[in-house]
Amino acid sequence: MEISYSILPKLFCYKYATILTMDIHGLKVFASVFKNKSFTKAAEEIHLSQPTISDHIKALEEELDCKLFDRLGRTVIPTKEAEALYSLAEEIIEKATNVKDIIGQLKKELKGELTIGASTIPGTYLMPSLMAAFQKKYPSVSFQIFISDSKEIAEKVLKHELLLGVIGMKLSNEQIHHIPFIEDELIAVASPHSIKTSIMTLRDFIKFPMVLREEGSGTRRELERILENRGITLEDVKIAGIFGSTDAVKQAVKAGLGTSILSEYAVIDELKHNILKEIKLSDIQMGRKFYFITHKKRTLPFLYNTFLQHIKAIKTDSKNI
Amino acid sequence: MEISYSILPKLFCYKYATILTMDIHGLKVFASVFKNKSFTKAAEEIHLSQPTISDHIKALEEELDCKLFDRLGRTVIPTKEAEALYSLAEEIIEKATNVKDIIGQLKKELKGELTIGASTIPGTYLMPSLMAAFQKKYPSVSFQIFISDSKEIAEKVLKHELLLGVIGMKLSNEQIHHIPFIEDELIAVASPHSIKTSIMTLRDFIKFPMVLREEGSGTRRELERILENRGITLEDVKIAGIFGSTDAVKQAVKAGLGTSILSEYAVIDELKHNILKEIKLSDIQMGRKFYFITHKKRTLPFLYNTFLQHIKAIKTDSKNI
DNA sequence: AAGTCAAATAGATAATTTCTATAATAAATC
DNA sequence: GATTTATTATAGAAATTATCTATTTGACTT
Repeated sequence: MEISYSILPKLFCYKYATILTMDIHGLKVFASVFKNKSFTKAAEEIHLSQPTISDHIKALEEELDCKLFDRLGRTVIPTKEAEALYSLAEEIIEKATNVKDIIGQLKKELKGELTIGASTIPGTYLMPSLMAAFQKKYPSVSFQIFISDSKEIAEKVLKHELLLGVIGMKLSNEQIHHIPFIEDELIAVASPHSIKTSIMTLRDFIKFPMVLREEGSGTRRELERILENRGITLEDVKIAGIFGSTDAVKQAVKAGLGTSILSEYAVIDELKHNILKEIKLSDIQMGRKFYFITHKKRTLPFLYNTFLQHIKAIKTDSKNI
Repeated sequence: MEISYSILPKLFCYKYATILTMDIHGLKVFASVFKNKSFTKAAEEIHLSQPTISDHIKALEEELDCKLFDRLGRTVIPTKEAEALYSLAEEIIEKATNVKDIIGQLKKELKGELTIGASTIPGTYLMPSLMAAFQKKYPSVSFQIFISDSKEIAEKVLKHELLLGVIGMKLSNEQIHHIPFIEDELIAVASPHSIKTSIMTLRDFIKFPMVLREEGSGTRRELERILENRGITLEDVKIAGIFGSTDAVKQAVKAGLGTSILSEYAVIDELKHNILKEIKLSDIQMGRKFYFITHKKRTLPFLYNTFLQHIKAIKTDSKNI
C-alpha cells in the first residue's frame, strides 16, 4: 500500500502533463464536417465562417498528426482515421451535452437521503411526525436522524459532518445560521405520589431534590439560564441524579428520586396518564425555542432547502390555526 | 420516411444551437480541484496559476448555474452537484485522452480489408500469389479483389470508388499516381495444329485471323499500340472474334478460331502442356508494364501503404536474383 | 478557355486565457 | 484578541486564440 501511495502523485502528473488541446467545440466542428462532407455546409450548420472551420480541422489534424479529410475540390472525403474519430467524437459530444441536463435535473431533484442531526427532544419527539409528513409528500426521500446532545450536533455542523441540525438553543457562533422552528414549554414535573401541591413558586420547587440531564443538553442549559435569570445557580439546587437521556430522567422522576423540569413534548403522554404530575410554577413561564441550524458557508442540496421550506410552511400554518 | 427526412435538419440545428462553452480543459481543472480539495494544489498539479483555477471553476459554476465548491478557508468542499459532475467529467476526460491513442494506433494498424481493383491479367494471374505472400506476413489482413478491365478500374479510382488499382497501362490523367509493378511480355500464340512454323515476322503473323479482347482491355490497348508503331491498324487485321475475358480468348485460340497475342502470365501453363503454341515474332519485342494506380489526392490507409512497400520490396528482390 | 464552386490563406479584430501582484478572508497560533 | 499563515478572489496587463471579411488558389463544368 505504501508503494502505491508514493507512485500516485507521479501518475497524476503524467496524466495532466499530456497536453490535450482537443476541445469539445473542435470535435463538434469535425463531426459536422464529417456528416456534411463539406466545410462550407458545416460552417452554415454551426454558424461559423468557412475559414474558421478550416482552422479547426487543421488544428485537429495537427494534434492527431494525421489527415482527416481528403480535399477534392467539390467534396471532401474522410480518411480512415476520420471514420474512427467520428464515433469517438460523437460519444464525447453526447456526454458533454448530457452534463448540463444531468446537473440541471439534480438541482431540482427531490429524492435521496436527508441526514439531520437532532438533539434529544426534537430528535425523539418532534422529528418522527415531521419526517412522516415530508415523506408522504415526497415518497422518494429517506431520512437519517442522528440523535445526540445539542453541543455535539452544533460541533458536527461546524466541522461539516452534518449539513443540518435541530437543537434546543441558540449558538453564539457567527458561522451558524439559525432557523427558528417551534416553541417548547419547559414544565416542572414530579411523581404524583411525592408532592401533593400542584402549584408553587420556583423557589419553593427547587427545595425538592432534582434529577437533571447532563451538561451538553439543551434542556439542561435552558434550565440553567432560567435559574440564572432569577439569581439562582445549580449549586443552590439539591441534585438527586444526572442522566444521559430524557427517558432516564423521566424514569427517575417516576421512581420518586426527585423532581425535574422537562420539555412539554417529552412528558405529554405521562401527564395524560397521570404517571407524572405537573407542578405549575406560579411566578415563571419557561418557554424556549428550537432551531434548525446550518453552516453559513455550506450550500444545501435542493432537497434540504425544500425540507426547510416545508418546515417554515408548517409553522405558518399552525400559527394561523 | 419523408417526414423524418424533413425534420432532420431542424434537429441538427437544435443540437448545434445549444451553446456549450464547456471544454475538456475546464473539466480537467475541475477534476483536479475535486480530487485535491484545493484550488492551490490543483494549480500545482496542472501547472497553472491559482487565479486561473479560480477562473475556470467560476466559469463552470456560471455555465452550470450552480455552486460547485463551498470555500471554507483552509479547504473546499464539493457540493452535491460537484459530486455528480465529477464522475461525468472523468468519463469525458478519459474518452478524450483515449482519442489520441486510438487514432495513433489506427495509424499503424496492419489489419482490416485491402480492396484492390485489378484488370484481368494482374487480377487473375498475379494478385493471387501476392495476396498469399502478404497475408502470410500479416495474417489479420483480408483481401477483396475487384476484377474488371483496365478502363473501368481507372475510372473507379478516379471516382474514389477504389483506393488502389493494378492495370496493364499507363494513364495520361494527371490525378493518377502510377507505381511501376512488373514487366509482362506479350506473346503471339496459336493452336499447335493450325500453324506449323514457329517463327515469323509480325506482318506475316497478322495475315492469320485473330481473336481479341474487348476494347477497354489493357492487353488489347497494348496490342493496338504495338501495331500502330509499325504502321498497322486493327482494320488491317482479320478479326475472327472478340471476347470479354482472357480465358474465352484462350479457348477460342485452342479451338482454332484464330491466333492471338496474349500476356505470358496468361498462357504460361498452356505453353508448358502444348495446348497452345508460341509463335516467335522475329522482328518485335512486345513488353509492357503493369502499374499500381492511386488517386494523387487520396490518403491511403497505413495498410495500403504497407502493401505497396511490400510490392516494391519484392520487385527489388527479384531484380537482384 | 471561362465560369463556378469549395477550401486555403492573409490580415485584422475581438475574445479568452493566463499571468503577476495584491486584497480579502478564514483558520491557527501566540 | 492580535498576529501569523494559508487559501481563494480580484484587478490589470500580456499573450494567445478564435473568429471574421476579403482574397487567392485549385478543381470541376460547360
